[in-house]
Amino acid sequence: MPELPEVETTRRGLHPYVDGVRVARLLVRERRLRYPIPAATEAAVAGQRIRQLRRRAKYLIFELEQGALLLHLGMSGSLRIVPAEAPPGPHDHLDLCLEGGLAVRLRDPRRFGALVWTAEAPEAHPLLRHLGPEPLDPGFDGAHLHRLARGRRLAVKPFIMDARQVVGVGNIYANESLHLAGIHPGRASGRIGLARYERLAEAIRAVLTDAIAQGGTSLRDFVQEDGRPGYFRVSLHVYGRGGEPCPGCGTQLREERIGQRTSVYCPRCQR
DNA sequence: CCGGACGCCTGTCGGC
DNA sequence: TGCCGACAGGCGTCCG
Repeated sequence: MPELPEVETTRRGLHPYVDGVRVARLLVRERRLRYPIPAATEAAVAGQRIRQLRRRAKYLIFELEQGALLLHLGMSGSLRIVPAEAPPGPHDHLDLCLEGGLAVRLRDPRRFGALVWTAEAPEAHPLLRHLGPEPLDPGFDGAHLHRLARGRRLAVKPFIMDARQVVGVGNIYANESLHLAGIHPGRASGRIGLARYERLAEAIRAVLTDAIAQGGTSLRDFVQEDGRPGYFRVSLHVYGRGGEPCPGCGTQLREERIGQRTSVYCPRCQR
């Protein structure tokens, strides 16, 4: 499911329940997620206090006294706070049971999500080590994108969705950002000037900030971390709107596969 | 290094 | 109505 705004929304909803709280135990019902969960994981986390819940890219990081748990929601994962004794539903693959009787419960029908315990500093873990800057941090700007794109023929849309350039831009917000910046998703990333990259970086920031402010876009299987289904569909201007008029100029939005992902854009506004 | 393709899973939706 | 293929918010890996 989730792109950065959904993960950040989840973190914000969850952290009051977990920061400073001790893990009673980890209950794994299904080990076959993106990476099979080693049997040693339960023992590694049991009894440890959670220092704080952080986010890096689309990973949630439960910082423990010893090491950390990295949790990724994949395409269909969601977290909820539940009473530990509440009977699990389908695809409720694991509970991080907390002292006091609550549990963080992961539901993930497609099992593309991941739970990884690491003894080392989280940022040094292979999954996080090569990640680019956070789009909402000061280290991210148009000059950064422009520099990394130099000489490359890769289309700009898959370029900004590559976490080595900038993290947290998934398919939905890549489409939205490019529309806002007036850039054609299929344009070669190396053939875009600095000024337009400044505009794109600003668009990415604006789109993500807006989505976080609205509590994360809710599509099919996004469930708010407190268990309420998120109905409210955030204002998406192009994603899922192929054939509809462009909100800027009225031209029919075009839908096309670029880099193996569905892309929607306005052939008039985006060049 | 680069770019493209593939696979991991289940659920849903549209077309026949 | 039922079946079947296409597709879905991600991302690590492999191949040329």
